[in-house]
Amino acid sequence: MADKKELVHLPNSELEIMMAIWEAKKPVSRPEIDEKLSEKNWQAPTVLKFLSRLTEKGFLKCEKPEGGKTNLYTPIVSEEEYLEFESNSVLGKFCGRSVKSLVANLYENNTINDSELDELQKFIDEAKKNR
Amino acid sequence: MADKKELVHLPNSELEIMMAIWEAKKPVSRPEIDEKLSEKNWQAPTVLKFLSRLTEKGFLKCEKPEGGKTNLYTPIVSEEEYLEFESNSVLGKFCGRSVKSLVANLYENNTINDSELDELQKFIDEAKKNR
DNA sequence: AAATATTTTAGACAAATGTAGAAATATTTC
DNA sequence: GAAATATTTCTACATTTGTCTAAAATATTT
Repeated sequence: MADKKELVHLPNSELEIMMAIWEAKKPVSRPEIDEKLSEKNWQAPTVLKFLSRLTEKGFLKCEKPEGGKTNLYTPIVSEEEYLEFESNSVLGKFCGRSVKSLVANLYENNTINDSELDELQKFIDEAKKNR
Repeated sequence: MADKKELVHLPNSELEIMMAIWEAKKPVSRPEIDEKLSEKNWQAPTVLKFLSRLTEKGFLKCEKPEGGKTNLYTPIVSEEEYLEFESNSVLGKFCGRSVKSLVANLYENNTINDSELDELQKFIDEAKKNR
């Protein structure tokens, strides 16, 4: 793995932006992000501000491709890395205290589906085996 | 269930305070909270400020028992309620996107142990049955 | 009741967050 | 290439969060 980065907890809006970018799985432009998050009704400068803060915090790289018209943003911190970071923070403790309810809630509101439940199942089986 | 409360996302410090209070399972005083969170090295007024903000936000009730010396804080919002609220927010989406990794991380760093894994197991079995 | 210790209130203040108008730039279109 | 359009940068500003010092109020001990 690369250097240990000093990650910081992200505020909600910035996390939403990161999620949109991670989801894309390729460098994305501000207009593309705007689209993905259209329900948010954020003005362009608002989104750009979040993007620049994320860049300052070392979560994103921003570059305009030669001849390209818009800047493209690429994650420097992966979703997995950030998840691990948060797992060790207050958030992690909070989730840990009621994982079962958390998973139940997420299943109820369809944030996760059967296939995710299966993966989880597999992980648990594996963990139990090595117990 | 009681009225639907309009919950709000809590910043980290306030969440930590709430966690300490939920954990207590009984009304607690500021000094008791101080103790539970001693590693934080927060001054008394700092903790009291968080407590008063939580009270304003409707998460806590504060009262001095007749003849008592210190104020006691009682949760108005339960851990379950707040968890459900967050499950439907950005946080929920974030956790949902990689529940398996999340649980794996939490297990690795001992935030959850075998018994929690078992509960989870049980929930999944149940859910699958009704699939 | 004085002296001492503890708890709470009141401010204060810097840093972080959410949000966007206006200005500067770049791109497209006529 | 000037006008129209889109993107980015700058700047500003209100709110929220993290943290405390100083002061006031209470309680406890002598």
